[in-house]
Amino acid sequence: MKIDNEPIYDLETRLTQDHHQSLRLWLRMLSCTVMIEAEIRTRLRNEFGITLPRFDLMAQLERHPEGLRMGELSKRMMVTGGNITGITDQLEQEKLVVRMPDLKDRRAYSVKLTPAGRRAFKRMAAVHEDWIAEMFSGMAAEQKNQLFELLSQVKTHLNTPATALDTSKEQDAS
Amino acid sequence: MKIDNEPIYDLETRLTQDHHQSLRLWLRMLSCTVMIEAEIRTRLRNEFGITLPRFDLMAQLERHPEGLRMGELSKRMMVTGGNITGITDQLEQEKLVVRMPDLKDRRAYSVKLTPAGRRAFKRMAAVHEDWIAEMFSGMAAEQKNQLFELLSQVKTHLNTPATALDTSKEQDAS
DNA sequence: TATTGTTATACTCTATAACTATA
DNA sequence: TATAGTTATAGAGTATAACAATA
Repeated sequence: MKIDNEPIYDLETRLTQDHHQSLRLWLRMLSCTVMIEAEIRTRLRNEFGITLPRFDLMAQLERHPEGLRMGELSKRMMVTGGNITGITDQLEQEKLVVRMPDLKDRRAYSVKLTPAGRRAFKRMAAVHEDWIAEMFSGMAAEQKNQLFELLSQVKTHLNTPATALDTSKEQDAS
Repeated sequence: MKIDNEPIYDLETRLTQDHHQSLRLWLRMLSCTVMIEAEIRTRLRNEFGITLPRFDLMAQLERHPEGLRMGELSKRMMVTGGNITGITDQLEQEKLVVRMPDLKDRRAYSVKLTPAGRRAFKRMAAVHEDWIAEMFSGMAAEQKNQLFELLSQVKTHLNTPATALDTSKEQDAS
């Protein structure tokens, strides 16, 4: 048992170690996602002429057939309102989504996938799923499960201002 | 023991399940990093007036005091050469990095942090580390370790065209 | 007054392709 | 010929702030 008086030093050391551990973890997480994201972004553009944000917006709507308001999309995608307007404009121009007026609040819209948008999304999503499966094919199923569970904890316990407001926890992982 | 003949069906089922598992994993990974990234991006901009790509470029250079060539930065950051030129231009204008001519190959440069750039990066990195530690403070150290290890495996076993060329495996996790 | 969504603006990132200089 | 890096260009994403319409 330790009797000399270095409790503060020890505490600081542990603190610093924890800081480093978290940073290492984050950098590794980031480099993994950047690698995958870069590949997916390129393929989505080359094969479907679509960008990741647009694909994401459609994915959000696919999970919410009843439609989502602009503000909700903004929160879920973590970008400001003006951007959602822009992305929605483009998708609407391509007839993939529609703005449905909200009957109860005339300031608001409900954005929905059109039938064509839903078809297009399903087609892209299937191919997208194959790409992902191929990329992760080097890992054992058991490890993927573990990783999934740990990431769920990250998502639950993450300390950010955003998580407080964020409602996107309900659904992902289709 | 199963004796009726559904091996193909079973295989397909397992395949589909694996596809779904991988997709679920990827979506969870993505939503975690997007949340953290959005927060970090905002804070870096507000507190230091810097963007994530610029911060990343400086981080690469900090790990390579001998300097990196434009092409290497391009590979490591997974963006095309023209972009590296642009980002480097801006950082050079702010006197944070310099292009040192390569004595052996007069087409090439070695990009390095200036002393001021190194100081600025260290200051930002320290604060950045605190942010990250704070965000991950809800998770136990043991879980962070597990997660780190699993992500290392992702990085190693990832099946993408990029990983073949990618040299960024040597270093991250300062 | 507060909220929903849009508009206007400025900046950055990104990819592509043509280009210069050097190897 | 091939390679290292730049330039030119076009298209998107992003944040901020001012704004209109509605609650």
